[in-house]
Amino acid sequence: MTFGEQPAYLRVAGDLRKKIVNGSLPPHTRLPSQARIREEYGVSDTVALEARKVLMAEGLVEGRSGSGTYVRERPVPRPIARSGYRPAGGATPFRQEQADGEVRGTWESSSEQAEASGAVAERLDIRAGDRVMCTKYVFREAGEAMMLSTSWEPLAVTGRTPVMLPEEGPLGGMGVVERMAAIDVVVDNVTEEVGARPGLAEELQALGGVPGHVVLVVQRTYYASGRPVETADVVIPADRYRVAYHLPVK
Amino acid sequence: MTFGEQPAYLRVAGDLRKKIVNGSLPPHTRLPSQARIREEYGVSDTVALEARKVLMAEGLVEGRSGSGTYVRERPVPRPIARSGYRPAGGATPFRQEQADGEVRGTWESSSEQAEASGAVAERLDIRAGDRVMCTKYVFREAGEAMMLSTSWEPLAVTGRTPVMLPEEGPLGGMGVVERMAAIDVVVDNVTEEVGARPGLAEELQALGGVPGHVVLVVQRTYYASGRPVETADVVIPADRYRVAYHLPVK
DNA sequence: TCGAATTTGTGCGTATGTATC
DNA sequence: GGATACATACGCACAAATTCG
Repeated sequence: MTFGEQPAYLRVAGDLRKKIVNGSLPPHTRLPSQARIREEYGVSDTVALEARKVLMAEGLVEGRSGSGTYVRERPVPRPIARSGYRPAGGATPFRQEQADGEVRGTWESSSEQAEASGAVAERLDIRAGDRVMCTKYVFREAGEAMMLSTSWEPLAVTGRTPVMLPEEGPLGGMGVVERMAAIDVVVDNVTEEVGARPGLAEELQALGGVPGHVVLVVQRTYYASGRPVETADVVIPADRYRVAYHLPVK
Repeated sequence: MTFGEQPAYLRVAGDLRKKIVNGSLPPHTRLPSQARIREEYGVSDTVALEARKVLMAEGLVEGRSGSGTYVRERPVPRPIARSGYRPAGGATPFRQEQADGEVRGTWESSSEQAEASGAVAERLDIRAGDRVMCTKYVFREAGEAMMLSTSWEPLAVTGRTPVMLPEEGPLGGMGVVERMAAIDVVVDNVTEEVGARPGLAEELQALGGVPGHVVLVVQRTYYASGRPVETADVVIPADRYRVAYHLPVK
């Protein structure tokens, strides 16, 4: 069926895309079902399916099983404030947000001991294989996952103290800075390195995204007197959020 | 074939991904052909194809028609320091880097007057259509483009002053802070919002990337006494660089 | 230089499971 | 319950690019 131009599924996807961006198919409307696409464009089931997949990978539409394929709202990515640490009310990234009065969030977490991998060991300035407490978080906003985080703390710092488990005890969920303060470790510095890459299927499934979507990855490390005491990888869907810093000059 | 767990194509993709990240399938090696995947995992052609597509969308592998599917090289992205402003020696992002003794860079630029678009006007807190000086930069490291930047300055601030053109006159190329200081505008704050998206074909051509690569976009705005005096979009290839911040806590 | 084999990319038809309406 | 629609899966076919003898 081709005579020198682009594949059929790209042609169909392109036509539907045009209707979406020019407003002829506004957000929340259903686009033609696979069967109707097949008829309207005179293509096979596979082509119709593949065309829908292209638009889904671009984040323009979202398939709801049993219901239809719907045009997504294209949110302007919202900034997530990360300008250092704010003492008021706690210190997880979420608590920062809540202090801004902009986000109402919840989170789940699970911790387990592990041995530091080479990369983590380097970031924590310990030896690979040293014991660390590894905690995985899922942060939700209005019930929707918006951020994944994996943190590592050297057990050489927190081991055999009340704050060994980040989310348990009286200081559970209070954030790194307070928890460390409780064991007389004064956190005074933090570095954040922001990168980006295509999200892994596993991550995007948790974040409600689609394979191929871009995620921001923040590698954050807290320091006390020059020694790293916690490091974390924060994974954020880039189509919905930006990472915002506010810095003084000079 | 399913009995309650994840789809077959994700299982296959997951297994191949594991072999890639743990080094059992190092960069530049070919992964099993579709036919071999079909045999080895006991799945159909469709599943093998779909699994390869997942890995391609994740940027882990790249398909070469007629040849095979190859594991991509994943360079460790290097940090670009952006921790506020450092007075020593100048103030373009590059000069910051040079102060660190890590990068030797050159840059080109071209300026022209323009009318502020709605988005730029909002960032500069002016009216859409107001005159601005728009300057485009290409930063190179060792001759290779590593960063694109487009900056906007309200002519209401710099117009009819010696620093109207960022890269000319005695303060040419000296950076926003010094140039503004020369006309008694004291820059005291900066916000940076880091986002990410697939690079545009035009950008990736300038940066020497391939279509589909991810770029980081930093929206930076300088403020003087609460008034925006410059804003810029900085585009950075995410496979080669990260954006690094260093912040005090408390 | 030629040609055969391999491999990816695209496309078709169909079947089944499952969620939604 | 029945109809609709998406998601996954199987098997097949062919074109274009590449590889290799």
